[in-house]
Amino acid sequence: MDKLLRVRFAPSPTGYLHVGGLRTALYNYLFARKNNGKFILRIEDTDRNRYVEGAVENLINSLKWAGLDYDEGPDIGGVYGPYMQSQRLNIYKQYAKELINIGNAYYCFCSQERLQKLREEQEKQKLPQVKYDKHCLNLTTEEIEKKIKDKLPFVIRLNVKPNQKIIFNDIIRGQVEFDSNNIDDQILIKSDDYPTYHLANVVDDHLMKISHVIRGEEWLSSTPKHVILYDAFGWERPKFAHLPLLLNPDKSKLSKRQGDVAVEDYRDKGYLKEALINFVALLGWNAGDDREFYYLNELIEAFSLERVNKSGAVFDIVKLNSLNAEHLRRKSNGELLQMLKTELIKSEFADLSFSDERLLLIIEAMKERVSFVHEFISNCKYFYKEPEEYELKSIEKNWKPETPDHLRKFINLIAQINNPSKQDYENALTKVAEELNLGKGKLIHPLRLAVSGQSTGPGMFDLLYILGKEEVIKRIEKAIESINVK
RNA sequence: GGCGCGUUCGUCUAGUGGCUUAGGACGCCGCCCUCUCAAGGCGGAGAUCACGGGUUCGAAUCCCGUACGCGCUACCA
Repeated sequence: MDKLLRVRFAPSPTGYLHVGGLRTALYNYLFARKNNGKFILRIEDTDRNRYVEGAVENLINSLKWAGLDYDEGPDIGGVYGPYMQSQRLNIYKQYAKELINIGNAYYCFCSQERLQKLREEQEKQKLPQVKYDKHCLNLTTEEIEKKIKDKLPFVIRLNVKPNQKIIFNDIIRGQVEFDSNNIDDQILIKSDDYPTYHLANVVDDHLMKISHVIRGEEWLSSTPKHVILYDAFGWERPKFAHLPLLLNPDKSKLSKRQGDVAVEDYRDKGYLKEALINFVALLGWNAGDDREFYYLNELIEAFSLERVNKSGAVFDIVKLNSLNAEHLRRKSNGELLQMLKTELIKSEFADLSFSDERLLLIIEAMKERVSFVHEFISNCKYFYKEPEEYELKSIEKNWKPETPDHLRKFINLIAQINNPSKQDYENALTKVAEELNLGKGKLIHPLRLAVSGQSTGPGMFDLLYILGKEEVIKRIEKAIESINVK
């Protein structure tokens, strides 16, 4: 009899979805889908100082863009809602009071100043750890009632019992052990009545029947606090899985300073969601074989928490790029066409119109030469407008005094053909080459330069065919004129 | 400082005591293909498995220690 497996992604709305968050969400999602469980989105907005307008919408959009659909969440509801912690304040208060009644929490009226001083003193004494001195634990009921009546600000603290071993099992790290003497009497309810992460998280995970807590490694050190809470309430502890961190190239925790960190940044730069998902999935997990190319549904099939690594992984943009190129190459031309069209609207060629037929030819010609959809434009502008300048190096190397004559011969031949095919272009060029007793390459290079302004690109005859006879002739003539002038 | 977690090619990783002269991928280099650039194919360089001790006939794999890195140490999450 399996209990229903339920996991959650619980970000705090700080503005955008971090790629590390994306991976956490992904692993939760994969684990749920693989095991017929439920995947829940819960917003942990308990810090009023960090509230950012529109952050929740943004988070949801990024998740949706990535294709990680959830079964319950703030925008779609669910039986365990609400899914915004700021809407559950009374629940936390109620549970905090219960904790006080059973002796596992207490009111604390200490001022920020006293706490500050306490900390400084402990540091000066070089005490091994800095923590609250349980000063307010000694307050009598009468004293507490009076202070509350006098409207003194207070917090509610967890009462950590000394000399206890707190042991829990982590799916990824195995058994982890803490000494309760090293654990501070964590604040559970702040003086503004909002709960801290620790209380809200545990209460909600229990109430929402979360079976597995899959989250970043930064939470490992606070897990004993959570375990104390579960035990104090008499609740069954969920299974824990702490994921390795995503790192900057210098191995520090992935941060904004050293590159893009928001999912939307990658989306805006033209990364395919398939590639980002694929890449991020492999940062800390693999199936145990050599496979590296996956679509989301294949990831679901292959995923298991047991195969998640323990150590942090550097986010290597170069590998992401290559994965992006590969995902791009495997897309159908039809899909690519739609993407190219929306890209075109954003480009300098927005005012021009191109037939699907022509765009499809460009896609076919460039597909194996690009890593991003926008490169169907930026890497080959010559498909959209005639070249304005010609690569200098190629001129020096390929443009000889006799080149104009050679190219004119070519023009003369193709001018006579109606709607020349690729083969027609090739035949014409072969003929000119034979007449001149030259290798084809000797003609192709200057031809490419004349027609595209560049020295690299798709196959010569594909290029000519896509441009069309009139355009080809026009461009050759222009090239002859402008290059000779120099 | 304390506590916790980690440590295999530059990077992501395979490897769970003998199959390993440590495999793959990205990147890099070379060759092939070829009108160029890609893509593709083939090959190469690149890891004394952080270090030092054990255990064992045998260790990247198990144990201990050290070093280093990272995380946490808030009325932030």
